[in-house]
Amino acid sequence: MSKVNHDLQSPKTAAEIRQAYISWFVERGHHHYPSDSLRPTADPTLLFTGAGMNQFKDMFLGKGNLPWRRITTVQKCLRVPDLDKVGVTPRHHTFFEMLGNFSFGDYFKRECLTWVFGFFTECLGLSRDRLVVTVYEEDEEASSIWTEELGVPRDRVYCFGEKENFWPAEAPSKGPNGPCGPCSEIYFDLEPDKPLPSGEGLEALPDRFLEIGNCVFTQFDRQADGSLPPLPQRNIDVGLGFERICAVVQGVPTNYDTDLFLPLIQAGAELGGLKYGENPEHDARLRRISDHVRAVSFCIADGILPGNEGRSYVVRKILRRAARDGIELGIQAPFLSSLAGVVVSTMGEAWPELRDAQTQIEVLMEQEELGFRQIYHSGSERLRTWLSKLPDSKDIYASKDKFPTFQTVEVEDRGTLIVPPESGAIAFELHDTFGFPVDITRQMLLDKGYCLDEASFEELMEAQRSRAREGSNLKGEVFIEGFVTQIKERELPTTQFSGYEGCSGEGRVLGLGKGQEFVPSAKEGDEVELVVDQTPFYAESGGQVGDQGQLLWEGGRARVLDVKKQDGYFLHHVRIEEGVLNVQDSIQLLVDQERRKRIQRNHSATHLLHKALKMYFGDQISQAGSLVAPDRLRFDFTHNKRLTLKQIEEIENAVNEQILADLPVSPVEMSLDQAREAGFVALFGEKYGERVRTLSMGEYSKELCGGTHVAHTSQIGSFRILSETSVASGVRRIEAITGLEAVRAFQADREELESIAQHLKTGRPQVIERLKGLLADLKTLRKQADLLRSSKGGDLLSEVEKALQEKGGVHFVALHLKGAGPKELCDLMDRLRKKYQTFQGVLFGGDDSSIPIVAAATKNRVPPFHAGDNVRTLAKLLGGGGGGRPELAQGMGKKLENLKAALDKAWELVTG
RNA sequence: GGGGACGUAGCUCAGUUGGGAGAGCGUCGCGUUCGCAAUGCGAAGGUCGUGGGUUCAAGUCCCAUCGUCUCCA
Repeated sequence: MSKVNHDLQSPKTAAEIRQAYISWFVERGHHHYPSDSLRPTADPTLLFTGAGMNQFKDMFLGKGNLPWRRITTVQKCLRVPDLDKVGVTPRHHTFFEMLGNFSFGDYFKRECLTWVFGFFTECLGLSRDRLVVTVYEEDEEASSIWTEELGVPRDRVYCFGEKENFWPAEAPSKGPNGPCGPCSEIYFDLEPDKPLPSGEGLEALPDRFLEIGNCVFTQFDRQADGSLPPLPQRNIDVGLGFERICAVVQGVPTNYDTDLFLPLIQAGAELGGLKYGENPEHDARLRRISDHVRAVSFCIADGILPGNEGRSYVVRKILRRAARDGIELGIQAPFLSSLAGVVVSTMGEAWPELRDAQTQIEVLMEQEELGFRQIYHSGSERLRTWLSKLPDSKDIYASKDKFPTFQTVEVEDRGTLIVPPESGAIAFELHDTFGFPVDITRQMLLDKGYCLDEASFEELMEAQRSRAREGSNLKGEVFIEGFVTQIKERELPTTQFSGYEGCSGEGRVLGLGKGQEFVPSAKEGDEVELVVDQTPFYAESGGQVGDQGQLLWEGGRARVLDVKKQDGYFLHHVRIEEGVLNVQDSIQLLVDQERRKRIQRNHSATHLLHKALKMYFGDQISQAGSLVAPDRLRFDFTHNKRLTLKQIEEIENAVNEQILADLPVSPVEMSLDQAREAGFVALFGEKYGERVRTLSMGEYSKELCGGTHVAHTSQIGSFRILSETSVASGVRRIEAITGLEAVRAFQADREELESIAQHLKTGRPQVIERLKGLLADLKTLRKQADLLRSSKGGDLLSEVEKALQEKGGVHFVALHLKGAGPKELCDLMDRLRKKYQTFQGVLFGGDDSSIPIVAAATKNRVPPFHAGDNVRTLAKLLGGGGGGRPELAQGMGKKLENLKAALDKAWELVTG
């Protein structure tokens, strides 16, 4: 590859390029907007942020409320669909950075192309001779900007159809409906000495032409009939692949040879005692490791921790892949966390969240890697033992008739392989239950000359998938959805919330819904959804449950059972108790104040708890969900160990101290930027507009929160943790109570302790000592009982020996030993069998209520004697049951009056 | 959200159609040895996660619950 020309000033390192990009577009009137989290804030249905424009969807649709019309970003992105290609190809990644610049109804094609081209040629100093561009075949405008205004030669401007150069692809003919438009791509020519291809096919030469930029011109609004009327607001969405650009600027063959990856790869190689560039298979693994460590580091920094579900699961998968590459490279001990340190040191400057989370990243990575190594070892062990039980493959080849269940299959490069039956089931079990990757199973089978039964494995996987699908459907409150759609169609104003100020208010009924239907009125006994213009009722959100209360109007009243919020509408779920309620009626809304106060106590306490946990465990713990109800609060947070009792107490103390400190609780509204500046904690996965409500408790706790709170922390009264449990791997849940509830819980404890003391017949302070004594007594008594029994065993033995008879070398006995238990009888039998090498006998024991029966024989007497059968027949005589093995069996009888008959029968059996 | 597996001695685990709680390592004691390493003999240590149920009998079967792991969505 030939070198790129640089002037001395042009940026070279990844950090410089990133900075240069931002400056370039800021100088051209763009606002530098921060990257969205990898966990998409705007769209919870998305797994990860996978493109630069995701966070601006509303802006593109003209609904957004950001005050800028030109924005530039460096967006963190994660894509996981072709995980297999990562490391193998020069440019596939899971995590990557996307340089973006956007125009929302502001500048359009001319400025866009000029600036992007300028960035490449002027700012980065790329030679014009190495760039080619593509345009949509009907986009004359773009085409002429390239050739006439920017001076790109015609043979370097390629025209393609809607499949290649339209966004979304093929939108004009196939849809979807909505905003769309042509796009123009910029490619870098890696082999500039060759003649340019004519006509079609840049994509056909992926090794030569490297896409480094894509400019999307959103200008049409596709209709259902396929027509393309212009959009009122035209947008620009430009995305440049950062890693590729770095590779181009640095003149290296693959993205992995840039300063973004090389330090990681080299660190990995060093740990494995390898040299990068010597063995293609090792190199692929090293590249994959470098990619995956980056991805996982960024995920953890954004609060997406490795786990068992959703996004977390994806992170775990990525991490385990890297861990596995490490194992297969022969790296003996966990090493990923040390690579995470390299990620932080090379990228922490640009991404400070990495530095903040460094310890957490390292700790979690190490933990996960250790876990996977454990799985790897026990899994391969399990598989090896299974394999060792299979008949040898050579034997099967030699005589196929003997193994009719073993099929054979032709595999490329491998010849004929044997497919063991159940290999699919084993592979599935290893994967499903023990998390052992199928690929490894497949490989291990291959190494032994077997082939995995792919069909049956896939069948089992599919069954698992469809089970999961069935389970997860049939949820969600569809009826509310339908109602809300109707409200929106009527273009009703959204609900104003007045509940921060007080618990009562006036309002006008705007809509009533029954099931899916929008209804004009509701009468006594009806349960309906109700929308008003303004309400003091809090709607469930941020974990705080909805308010309950009463509605009053001329000639009627209703009970509010719950309130939910959707798209700005507060949906009061009410039951009409009297009269008729019509749309447009004026009503009085009264929140149940007592209930609200209890909720507020719990909500404020939740904030204190959150802060106390952070103070205690450090900033790496983060909220993973919460519930604030009147009777309790629940707080989920990221932590991977059970809390000790001492820790729980210290956290309780911390919260109670802040309650006693009587901190003022003050909500203030401000812009999101101001709030971030002032150090308010935003929660992952919560949606915030530009204006946010901040809530501070003195200087102690600062959070963004839309909920309702006490005015002073002292109003919480007291705080007490009820339980600490786990909800998922790495997530702990604390349940707690406040106010009088907490006091009541203390009282309940006191009662319980009092009752324990009474049962132990001692005073409360002595309960522990008393209990210890009792347990010790119990232990010694048990031991004495054992001793007694074995010494009594000696006496019993001689008693039995008196009754013992012998005939033809066989010793036999049948006897009733009053008071003996089953355990003693068994012991006796053991001694008898040891002492007399040829023996068979039956012993009865017991008291008045039950008669244990034990029959036994030495092995050499088993046929004809069968202890199990004999016990069964004897137990039946005594109205009980029993059974066991041929040498030893036990049973239980009840009918004491039949004992004589049973003994006779026993003699008969024993001598028989 | 839906599946699967596991929970037995301090640790790692075995426990076969329900029928007398086991192994290895570790601990302690004694011995061989000047001492160490090594090794021989012996011992202690278990509410079989917890709570119900079925049964004459449950570590084993059923239900619930707690904890841990894992897969799918």
